[in-house]
Amino acid sequence: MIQLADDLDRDQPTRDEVIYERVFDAILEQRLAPGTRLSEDKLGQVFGVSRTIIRKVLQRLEHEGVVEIHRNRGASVANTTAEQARQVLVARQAIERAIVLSACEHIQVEDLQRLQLLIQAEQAAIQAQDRGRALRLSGELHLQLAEACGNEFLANFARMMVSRCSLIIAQYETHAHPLCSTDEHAAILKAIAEKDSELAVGLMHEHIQHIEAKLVLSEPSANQDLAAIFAED
Amino acid sequence: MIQLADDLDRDQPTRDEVIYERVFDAILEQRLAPGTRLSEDKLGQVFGVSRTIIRKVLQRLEHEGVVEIHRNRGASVANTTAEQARQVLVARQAIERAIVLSACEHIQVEDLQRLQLLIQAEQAAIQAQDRGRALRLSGELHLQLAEACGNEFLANFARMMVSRCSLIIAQYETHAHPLCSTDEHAAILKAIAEKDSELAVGLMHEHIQHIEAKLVLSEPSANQDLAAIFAED
DNA sequence: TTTTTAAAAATTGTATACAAAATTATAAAA
DNA sequence: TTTTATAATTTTGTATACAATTTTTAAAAA
Repeated sequence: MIQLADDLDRDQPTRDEVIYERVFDAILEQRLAPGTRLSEDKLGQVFGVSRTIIRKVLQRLEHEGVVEIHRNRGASVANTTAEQARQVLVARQAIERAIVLSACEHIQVEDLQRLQLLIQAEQAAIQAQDRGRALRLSGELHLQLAEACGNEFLANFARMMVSRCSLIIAQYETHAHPLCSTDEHAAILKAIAEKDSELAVGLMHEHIQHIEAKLVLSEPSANQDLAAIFAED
Repeated sequence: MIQLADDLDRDQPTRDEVIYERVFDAILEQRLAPGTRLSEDKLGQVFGVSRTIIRKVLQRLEHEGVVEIHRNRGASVANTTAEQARQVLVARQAIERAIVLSACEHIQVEDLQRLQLLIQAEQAAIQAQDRGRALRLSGELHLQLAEACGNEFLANFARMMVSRCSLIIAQYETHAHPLCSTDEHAAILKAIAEKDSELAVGLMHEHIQHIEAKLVLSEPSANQDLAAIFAED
């Protein structure tokens, strides 16, 4: 009997992996808004599995930071505070810097070509005014850049940061802003291709700063003074 | 009725949290060597709980990177390859840099005092030739520095990096080396206290490099040529 | 002996039953 | 009406039973 599996688990995805992806996507695409309760029973019925599998999925999502679990009170889509959002962006700056430095050393030509195609797809989404798709592709670009630099730990951190940032953008970005320009992505990629690490790091830093600048990082109104809000009545 | 719990889960630790800590400690203190199988049934019997709780603990440990789970084949203590070890150290450099920068901005006087006490405890462990305790305290120092800079995401990454590095040191450090000097820790803390971020970052970078220098990052003999090993027979 | 095949045992994967806790609804007292 | 207390409902936490898979063992064939 030939042992195909060997050491890798490269079989078809398991049910919990599929469900994880679907819930993850729903959260990042804002079909599940921050704060939404995620009942084990209901999710189990939706996906036709028992609570056992749902609990596994929710625990993983909690670890990735997109879901909050409170003891005996169940799970809900993470509701990031403004202070947490600032912290996430500091952490993301650190991770993206490391990724750019590593990419300048290790990126392959095929990776660069693949990333170029992603930028084109992002551009197309922007021209089609498809904000959701553009945001998703932007995240995918950062993620694939992380994976291309061949450091599974940096890539893992990048995944956590990108998903968390998507949630934050969903929660704090005012819709008055125009869609992200792909020029910045292209410039970063060009600098990496030319192995100009200093330039690439600087461009990436500015890029993340631009993302931050579009956010309105004040605490949501729930914590504000109710008396002041209803003063006009 | 007064609602004490409010929004925080600051009750006593749950059973799975206690078990998580105990297994985590056992791995970091090398009482469970890399590669050791972690049977759900046996662990459940050891701690007097059902497999349900053990599975939850193992999944969390997998997320933190100290345990590997292979589908239908169960969990074992993570066996880091030399290449992975190099990647971890690159990622850790990035995280520690961000922590030092953040600490220079946000650290409080009380935090500095607490960290000083930890350095003294580490020094005592070194003089007592208690290598395990010294290693543990060194990790704790890095962790508490991360927590003191008030960024929960950086602190979370730091926890993952410190635990993973402990595993790597257990696996790859030759015992010929003298125990870590606490001078480096003290110097870093001094630079942070004086808010000299450039110096602090540089010292931290060197510190991690020194840790790396003590490792023998060649692939373990299992992957080597058996014929060559037994050539003398 | 070595390899192949088949059966047995052990281990993990999942659903479910029941316990524990929290939430909601209802009724009694202020 | 508002508050408090109690009961009913819902939801999560855990153990367990059974299914699916892997590993081990034993036997048969090369």
